[in-house]
Amino acid sequence: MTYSKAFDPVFSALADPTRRAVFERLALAPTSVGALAETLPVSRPAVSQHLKVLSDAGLVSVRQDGTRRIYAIEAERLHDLRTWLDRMWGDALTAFSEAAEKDQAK
Amino acid sequence: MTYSKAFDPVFSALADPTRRAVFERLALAPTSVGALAETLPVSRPAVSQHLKVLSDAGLVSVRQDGTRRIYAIEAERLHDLRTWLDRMWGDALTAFSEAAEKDQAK
DNA sequence: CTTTTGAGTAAGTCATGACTTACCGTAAGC
DNA sequence: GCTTACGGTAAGTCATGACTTACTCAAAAG
Repeated sequence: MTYSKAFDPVFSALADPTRRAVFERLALAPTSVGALAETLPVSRPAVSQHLKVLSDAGLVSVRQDGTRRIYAIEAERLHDLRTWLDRMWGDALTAFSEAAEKDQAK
Repeated sequence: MTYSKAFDPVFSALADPTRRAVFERLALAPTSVGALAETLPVSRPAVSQHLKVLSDAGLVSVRQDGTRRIYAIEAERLHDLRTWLDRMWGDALTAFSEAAEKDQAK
């Protein structure tokens, strides 16, 4: 029923504007923590914390490269999100057409 | 550039589990405030407040019906969300294929 | 016109979470 | 072996926001 509970970390991760900026930046190219922090109005530790949240939500993955850690988008979660959206869309359309039928029946 | 700023109210609205439950319920059928509150573990005023957030985000609309107010999903915002998702998806794919090309070049 | 039903608003509480600075660990470079 | 670069972690602050109860308002019913 409410199997959207699994999406909880995903939605709450994407809710924060800074975090969504990080995510959108990673969609363009895998990037190191320091490089991300340079272009954002927050400190490097803040970026680290955001990346942890995104990582826990399964939205990004890490790869070690020397002393750097390169973060990248995890496409699978994006796909999950689209599935949820499609379900909402389908449900809404069904509800609309059922309402239309009732109107017809009058 | 960071035109995702417009999505801020949408994502933060969907971040709350209770609010997402309300939204998913509305996707199945337009519903009154009281009917929503009955099936949720929170008070009716809480539902009212959630509906205000969803409404401000453009995710739902209201229709008056006697003393009741019937809330329904606003499909347009759903479509906007999908557009954002598709862009993320496209960006990520491009980034991946570019990375692959660089690997080839080695 | 009063009563009842349905719902938004006010005000206050309490938890969460987005930051900061300070510190600690680890991999490369000399 | 030190030192430097890069990042994660700890601890504390401050704002936001998800609730609650109490109230106010509006529409229909009697």
